[in-house]
Amino acid sequence: MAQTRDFLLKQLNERQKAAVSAPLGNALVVAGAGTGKTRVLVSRVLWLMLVENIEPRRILAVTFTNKAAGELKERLAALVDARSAAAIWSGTFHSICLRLLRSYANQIGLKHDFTVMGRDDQHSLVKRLTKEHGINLKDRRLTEKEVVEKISRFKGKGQRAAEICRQIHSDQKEETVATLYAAYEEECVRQDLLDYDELILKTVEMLRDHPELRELQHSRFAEILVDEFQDTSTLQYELLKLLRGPDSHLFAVGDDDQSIFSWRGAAVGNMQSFAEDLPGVERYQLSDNYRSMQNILDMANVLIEQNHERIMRKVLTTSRGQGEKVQICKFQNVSSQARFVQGEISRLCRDEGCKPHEIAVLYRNANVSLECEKALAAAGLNYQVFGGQKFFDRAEIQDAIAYLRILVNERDDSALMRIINVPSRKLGDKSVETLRLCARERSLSMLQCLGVLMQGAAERDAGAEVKRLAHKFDSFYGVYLKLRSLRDRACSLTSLVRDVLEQSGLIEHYKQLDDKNDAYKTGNIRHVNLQELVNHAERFEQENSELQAAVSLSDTAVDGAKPGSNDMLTAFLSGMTLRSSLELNQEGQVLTAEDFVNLMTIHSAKGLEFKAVFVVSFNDSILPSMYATQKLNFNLSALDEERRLAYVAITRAQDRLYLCYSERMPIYGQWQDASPSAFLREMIDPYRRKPDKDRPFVIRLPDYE
DNA sequence: ATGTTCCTTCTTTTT
DNA sequence: GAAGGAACAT
Repeated sequence: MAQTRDFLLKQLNERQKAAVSAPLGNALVVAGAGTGKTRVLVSRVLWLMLVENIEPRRILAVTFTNKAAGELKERLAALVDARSAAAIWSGTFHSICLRLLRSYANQIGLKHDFTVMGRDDQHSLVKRLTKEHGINLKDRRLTEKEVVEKISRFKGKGQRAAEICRQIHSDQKEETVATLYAAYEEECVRQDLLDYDELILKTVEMLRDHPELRELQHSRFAEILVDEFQDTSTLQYELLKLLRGPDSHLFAVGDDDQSIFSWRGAAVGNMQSFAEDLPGVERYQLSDNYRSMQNILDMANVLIEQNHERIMRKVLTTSRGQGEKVQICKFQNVSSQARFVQGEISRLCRDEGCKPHEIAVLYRNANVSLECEKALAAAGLNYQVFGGQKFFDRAEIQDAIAYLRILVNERDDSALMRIINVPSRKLGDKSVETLRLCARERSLSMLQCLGVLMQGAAERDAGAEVKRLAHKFDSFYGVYLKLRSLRDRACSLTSLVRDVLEQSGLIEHYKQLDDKNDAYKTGNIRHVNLQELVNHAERFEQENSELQAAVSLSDTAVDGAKPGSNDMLTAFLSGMTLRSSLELNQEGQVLTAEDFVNLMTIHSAKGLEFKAVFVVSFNDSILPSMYATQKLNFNLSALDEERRLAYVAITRAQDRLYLCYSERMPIYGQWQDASPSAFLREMIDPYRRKPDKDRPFVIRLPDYE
């Protein structure tokens, strides 16, 4: 025991040791960027298992992405046996809630084959409801997106539509949102659809209202660890408190300076509440940085110092040395910026022994990546893009998913409406609307109603009206029946997905579109993307059969879930909706170990590190965003968050950091003058009077222009 | 029902 | 400068 103990602590510094070997109890670890947060987390899990003798299946680790959960397990598997590593409950809030909800669905009046809906579905649902209620959003100065966001905010605070409706006071805008929220909620229940926030909210309500289920979790989870605690929402925090029993503990790791998701409901205040809400919270703070050279940290420290709402001030230091100076580079336009980035990357790889995958180009908005992509492609450098539009968000993939969804959940009207006329079956809004109303009258789903209709039309005494309507849907219903029998006969997920794509006519449909739009030139060939989906299914199936074997051995206590072939499809569908943008690049391929330069948004670079980092388009109205600058009069917190975002970008760099901005950029398709980010000035100003050699940066005018 | 053309309106960031 | 909507033609 003393040996394992020493082994675990050997490679840690004093502060890390203290956190890892903390006595069982509630703990808050404030860990600055690059201070070995992941190492502490992994070591703590090992500590719990090996020193405190806690069964792996009684440990719950909540991570920010599924990828992080995977890495955690991977690192553990290398140090303990694979079975133990697999037994640990780890995943995002969403995936953990999904797992709990599927287990207890029938006990809380939820169909066990409910569908998880993504952003796309939320939008089209709101759009449809708006029309149905005869609401003109423009009149009320609202957008669809705003409505979706507001609903999400309400749910993120645990507020149901009924509560919101009660609260409104004659504000037209609020009233509209409340009406739509109520309709949205109703429709989701009808169709057994759960959006992202609903996964959390339902779980919270479940644990709150069902003491027996809550106590079951209390006895199951002895230790709960949370990564990126600063980015938890009030509701997620609520969930953690419900999951924690009187004898179990919460070990939260976070950094208030890296909170960059408040727009999606994250409440940094949770870090402060933590010590007040839970008994006997011990605090640990890490500020010894192992990632970056001191020059990089100096820039980061100076920048974050400007924030108004810091909770736990820390100054990052390293013993790695000063390192290269940070380069601040000015360009005439975005294409010369891109050419510089490309040229410098080539140079780093050629002369400095850098590997492409150790280099990242980071930006505030996904659309900025385009110029860089072009330049890298022209130079023949391999790169992969993360963030921005995800593979699974593409129209063709969503169509495919919709076909699969109606096979899992026949009440899923949203999915049905998406594909009932794709490929074209001569069904327009009118026929579909007739069907929808007909279904509503009989309180059936559209698909169920269609079944009844077809049966009715086949009878001898069927009316002409019924026959005519049924005839319109003949073609679709035939396809549906065929797909359904495929589902029942399918021997594997992969073959089912392949057959559904083929038999639905989707592949053929997109092949024709690709031909027509000369898609082969742009490289975005949609029927090929559909093929890629089949590959996904195959990988998913492989991974899951391994996983199932491992879990069924070690996690016998999980609550009577009966795996079947349909469950595989259900899991595949939810998995795709909950997949993080980091796990797949934009082509839908899994992260490769091959040598690709990484292009990503700063948000998706969270938690990662690279030898060399280029922050591009570090301009005013980009970073900080125009949105945040405009809000400046009302609150400084929007600007603070932008500053944290810049801070996160800077602290990704280990050895080299380039901060690039352009003097002209295209806005609304027109070239306009652009100024450097105010944050650049904030970092430069404190060094105004210092001689060059004492500055952590150089201002450079690359000779590319 | 579907395809065309011309119009407006936007732009964060993601599980 | 793209994407989605309205208006019109087929």
